[in-house]
Amino acid sequence: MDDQPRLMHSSHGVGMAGHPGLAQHMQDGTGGDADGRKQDIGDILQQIMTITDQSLDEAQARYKGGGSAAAAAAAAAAGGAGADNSAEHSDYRAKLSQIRQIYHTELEKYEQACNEFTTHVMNLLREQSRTRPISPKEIERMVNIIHRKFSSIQMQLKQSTCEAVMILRSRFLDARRKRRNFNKQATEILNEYFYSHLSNPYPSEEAKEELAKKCSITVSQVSNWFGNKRIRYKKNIGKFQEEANMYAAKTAATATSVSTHGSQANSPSTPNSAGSAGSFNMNSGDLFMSVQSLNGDSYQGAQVGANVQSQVDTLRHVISQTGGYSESLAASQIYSPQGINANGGWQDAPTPSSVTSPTEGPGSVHSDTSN
DNA sequence: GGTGATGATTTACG
DNA sequence: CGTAAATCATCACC
Repeated sequence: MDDQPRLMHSSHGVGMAGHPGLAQHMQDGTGGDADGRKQDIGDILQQIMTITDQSLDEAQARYKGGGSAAAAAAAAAAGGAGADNSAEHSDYRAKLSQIRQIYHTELEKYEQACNEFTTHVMNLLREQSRTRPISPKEIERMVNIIHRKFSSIQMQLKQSTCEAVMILRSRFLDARRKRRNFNKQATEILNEYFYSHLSNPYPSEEAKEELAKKCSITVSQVSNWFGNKRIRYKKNIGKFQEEANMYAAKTAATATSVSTHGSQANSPSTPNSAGSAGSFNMNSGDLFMSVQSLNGDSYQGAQVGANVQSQVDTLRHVISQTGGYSESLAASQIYSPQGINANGGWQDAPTPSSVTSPTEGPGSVHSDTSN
């Protein structure tokens, strides 16, 4: 019930207070303007603001699924990977160019109006010069005044446009305001990395960049993701078991498929997750828990542990058989929760970047068989 | 509309 | 500076 520090999203109207007495500016020189519509810079502002406002709603509506056809089309046009990112981007750019167009149109109009008005005044002066002597200096002065008025108006317009653009930008850039989930593929990649580095889920800067590139997200988003993931995983390991198993199995499957070595019939070779993970899970769902227990917690079922150990060993075996592939999959170790110590908190890595390594030979897998 | 999942931000620590 | 932890704000699903 305390007051909370509330500061961030408060601002909506960044400045924009705007257009003070423009109408006056316009009028005081003219009296009877030829154009009739030009004194409404406020109108334009309104228009611009409307656009920026719309952009928010549209952006939201866009992802509600309703009119996703357009979004999908845009995404498709943008091409596969960075699809949603660039869809958003194109939307942003559309708004931007819309604003710019309005600005240019209006600017042009004002210029034209300025010219027209100037000639108009000149004509008037010329007429008056019949009845009254009018010095050229006076004419010049008049013209100057007019030009100054118009240019100040144009400045105003410019400023308003700038503000509008800034608002637009801040809205589109404030990711928290319109957070969107990463796409399936990105999540998959991240999870894969996370679970295959579960003993030390701290990607180096390079790894982050790589992941970011693969997932079409930024490095800081990768950092955020890992931060969230670590904390949430640690907080409730049980909840993530299924997922962990799944990705472990998937990694294993990938490994086996890479090996093209079909001799072992008993490994969960169905590549595509669900089925294999399901059956595997059923057999060892809480068995993994036991393995976990072995490492840190109250350990309750030795035989079960042994049982699962054999399973794991099989997997490890299969994997280590395929030990040649070093590329992007790197050292894909099987799901091994032992990095986490009882207090919570991963045993940190000595140096964040030099960690790449449990490339132990097929024999020396860190088997925790404490017996 | 309620609710859990999830990405982002803030705060605090070493 | 990079993280952990708490928290916020939005999404996605019912």
